Amino acid sequence: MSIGFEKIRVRFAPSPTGFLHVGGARTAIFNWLFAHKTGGKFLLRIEDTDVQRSGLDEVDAIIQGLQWLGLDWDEEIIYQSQRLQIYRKYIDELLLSGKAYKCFCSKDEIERQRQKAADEKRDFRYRLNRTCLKRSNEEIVAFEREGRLFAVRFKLPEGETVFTDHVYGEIKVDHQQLDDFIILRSDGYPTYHFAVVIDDSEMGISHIIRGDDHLSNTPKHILLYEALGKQPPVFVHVPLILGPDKQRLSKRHGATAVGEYEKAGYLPETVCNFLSLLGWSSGDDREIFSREELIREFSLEGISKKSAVFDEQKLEWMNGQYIMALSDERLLELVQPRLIAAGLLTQADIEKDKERILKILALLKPRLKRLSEVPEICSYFFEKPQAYDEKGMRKHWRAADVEEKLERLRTAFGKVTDFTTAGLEPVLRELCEGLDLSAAKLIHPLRLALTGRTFSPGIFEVMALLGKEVVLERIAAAIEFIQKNPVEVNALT
RNA sequence: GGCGCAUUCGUCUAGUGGCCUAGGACGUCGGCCUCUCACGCCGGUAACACGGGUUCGACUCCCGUAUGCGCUACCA
Repeated sequence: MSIGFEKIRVRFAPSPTGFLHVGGARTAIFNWLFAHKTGGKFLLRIEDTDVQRSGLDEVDAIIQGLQWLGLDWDEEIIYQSQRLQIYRKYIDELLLSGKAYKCFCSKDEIERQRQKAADEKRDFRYRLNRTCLKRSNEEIVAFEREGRLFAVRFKLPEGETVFTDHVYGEIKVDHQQLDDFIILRSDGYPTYHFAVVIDDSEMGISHIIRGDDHLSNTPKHILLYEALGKQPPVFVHVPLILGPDKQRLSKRHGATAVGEYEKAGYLPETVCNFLSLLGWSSGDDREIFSREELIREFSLEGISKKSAVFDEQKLEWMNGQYIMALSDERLLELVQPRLIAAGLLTQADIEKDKERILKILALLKPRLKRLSEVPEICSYFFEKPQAYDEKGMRKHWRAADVEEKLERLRTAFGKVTDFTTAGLEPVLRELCEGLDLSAAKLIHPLRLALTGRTFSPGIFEVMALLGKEVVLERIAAAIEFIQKNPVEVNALT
């Protein structure tokens, strides 16, 4: 812990790009966990100094993502766009002390010089000429009188900056690598490097936990802290999240927004758990961590230096684990909107038929990876099969005596009064014995008739939940289908 | 290009000089369970980037090379 901060205060500071990126979410989780672990505060700050790219909707999307993940923040949300006067105050301070200076060079002019340098294979550094630092007072006053726009540059001191990152250890950077970077743009907005330092300082941030793409920027920030006579916080850079091709995770890798994972049927607990394990490890062999366990186990020491590839297969597995742990009631709550949207059920159906639906979900649970699979995987419980699986027909309905077998099943089931798993199974088994057939020989054709598919939960469970009437009906419908489409069935060899 | 950082199974990782014949998880492969699909269980496959040091002894420490990523903007 650093000297000078008695309270732990961390923040998540996204720029509003329209959605919460999984990388950002992971950073937010680490911050949140650290705050909860240490009894500190977790603050939220919106970095909306790029007016072109920022808007209220974009902010909403990020807030929604955080809420979905259950990452609540303390205190009011800070918007950088509302703090312009504060930045101005500090800019003036640096201007006055000569640690920064106004730059009247136009963007175009700078770009031209940068291009020229590139052509000559030189590095462009504004500080090599410091054109505007050399201007006379008269010149500057004249520029200002004619209303010429200016940016403010930080006057980079000579030497080197050495600091200790909590994850990466000692980092040393020679100021030769740096430039008189701009801290206030000509539109009056501060740049990221300036705003971040002012805000973290004003907000009393004790630990900056952020992506390691900022590791190289940190010397600039430290220089700014020093110029302002402020105490720098502890820096904790966390490795980036990569796509399967080891490139920085981006849209072309598929889903990168947490909202997309919500849509795809992942649970927030899964996403939190999974993301926590990307770039951090508790040191033991566990994979599944409840939120409380995560808080208990989390430590900055467990953060890795190596960037991690986002492995969606493991995410899926983990989500399956979480779904299995859900109560039937909870699963129904979660899945209800999807069932309704798919047109399988109405709100009223669900209320009326709740007991049965809960039993159906219980059967589905160990088979689920994502909530979005539910409507598709259980549709036959609520409507008759739309079609029969072709491969299934070829395999199970081709025998010449299929119709007869189905007919026998129908007759036998018709006599069953105890239409439960326990009541049905012996009936089918006895029929098999009488026919000298393995149970599978009847079960597969039957499953196809009842569900239209070659796979389902245990057939007796399915029958019990379908109910006698529906079972008899569907067997009859299958027989009729086979009779009407003998060619089709037989031609499919 | 310059600078910074990283480098253990395909992937996430454990490992902080001898406990490593390198452990776990996902995936994959094989098997069991079984009416199918899952679940579950059992087992297999698979890694210390490379080259030099240091040391009695290196996955662990140092140097170099390679590769990857990041920064190098009036984006954040």
